[in-house]
Amino acid sequence: MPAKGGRYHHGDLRSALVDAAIGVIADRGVRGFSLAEASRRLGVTTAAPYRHFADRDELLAAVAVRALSVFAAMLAAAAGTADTPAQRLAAMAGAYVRFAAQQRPLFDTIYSSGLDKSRYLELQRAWEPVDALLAVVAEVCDGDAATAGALADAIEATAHGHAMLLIDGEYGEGPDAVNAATAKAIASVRALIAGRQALRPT
Amino acid sequence: MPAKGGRYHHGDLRSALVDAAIGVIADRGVRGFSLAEASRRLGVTTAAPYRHFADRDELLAAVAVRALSVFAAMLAAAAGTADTPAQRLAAMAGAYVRFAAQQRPLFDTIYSSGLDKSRYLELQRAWEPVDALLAVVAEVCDGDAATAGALADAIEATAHGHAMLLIDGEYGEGPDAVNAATAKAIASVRALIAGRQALRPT
DNA sequence: GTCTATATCCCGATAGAC
DNA sequence: GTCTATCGGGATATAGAC
Repeated sequence: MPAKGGRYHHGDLRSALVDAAIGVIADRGVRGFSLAEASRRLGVTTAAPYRHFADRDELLAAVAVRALSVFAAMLAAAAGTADTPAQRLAAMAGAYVRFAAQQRPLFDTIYSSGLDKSRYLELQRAWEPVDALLAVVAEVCDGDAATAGALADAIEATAHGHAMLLIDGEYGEGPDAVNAATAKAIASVRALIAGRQALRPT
Repeated sequence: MPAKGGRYHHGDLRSALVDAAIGVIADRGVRGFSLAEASRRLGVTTAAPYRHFADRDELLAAVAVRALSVFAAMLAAAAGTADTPAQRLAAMAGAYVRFAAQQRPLFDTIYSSGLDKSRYLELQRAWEPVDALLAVVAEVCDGDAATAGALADAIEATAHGHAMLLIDGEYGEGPDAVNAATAKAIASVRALIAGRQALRPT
């Protein structure tokens, strides 16, 4: 919350920096993110962040952690609207694509920030809910653990691919493109489930 | 080809810069690429590249164009080893994953450089052989053009996703991980083809 | 916990000589 | 077609005052 002069002062700077960073990424892309610009937007000096983050990448990692929690919540919500495991998997793939479109700065931070994941334990842990959601549902859907793992990977892969094709503009622009990509991702998941015998390890 | 002093002089600087850029990207990632560093590695000044490229991004786009031609050649070669359309699609997906692993700087330049594709016509044209390969084979495999389009997208998506999971380290490291990811991508394609009735537009 | 000030470094890009 | 020289800008990070 800003204080006098419209500038930030003496609040939860750590959290405010994460918000500001998301704004910077929204405007300039992950590539154009800088700790200096995020500070500027809050009206604090570039020295202030170093009380809360060891370096630039640590702030970026904090953004990724928040992004993953939003992502996991969106996937879980989508899964909650469906009745069968197969429908849950399809709904999650659809939510995956919509997340990419509607929360693009968050999506880009997760997948295109170039962060060294092994350096940030909290970042690894933030992935767990996402992976767990897919894996558990896939297992319920298939029964066999080995095939379920392959099914979960295949679904994650196809959802990610459709999301990427969408933000790359290969489906066009605007809400129609988002709906088309979402439908394609859902259809692909149905096809993968229908043909999942082929996933069985040989 | 280098001249006296081991330094580059008076050859095909344009082409040499593309090579040098690939080396920089291999060492520092797309994110760490700079025109200055590429020049330094060739022993030319930072002013020299501007005779051949309008700006930094134009060199990066030239790298992407070369990367796409290597990529297309690899996919075409893989397709050539198979007898049926379905086998061709599976082989291409496998080649897609191996390309990501074996030519990572090229793969990253294609997919993670953050270039504005609409600004570079040659870059758009460089995509055509890749898209055409997938689309034509998918159509032969399926007959129906609309479903074939969805099938081509789904296959591209799943190949891309498995490639990404691989380079992200989720399948582990080393040749075993590459082989595992390749096998999973191939199996996914078989599953998509088997269940492709679900892709039919509703 | 934030500010002022500063050190250091690297980058993109241009002007003009050769 | 490349070099020398340079401008201008922005980034990370630290030291020390308040």
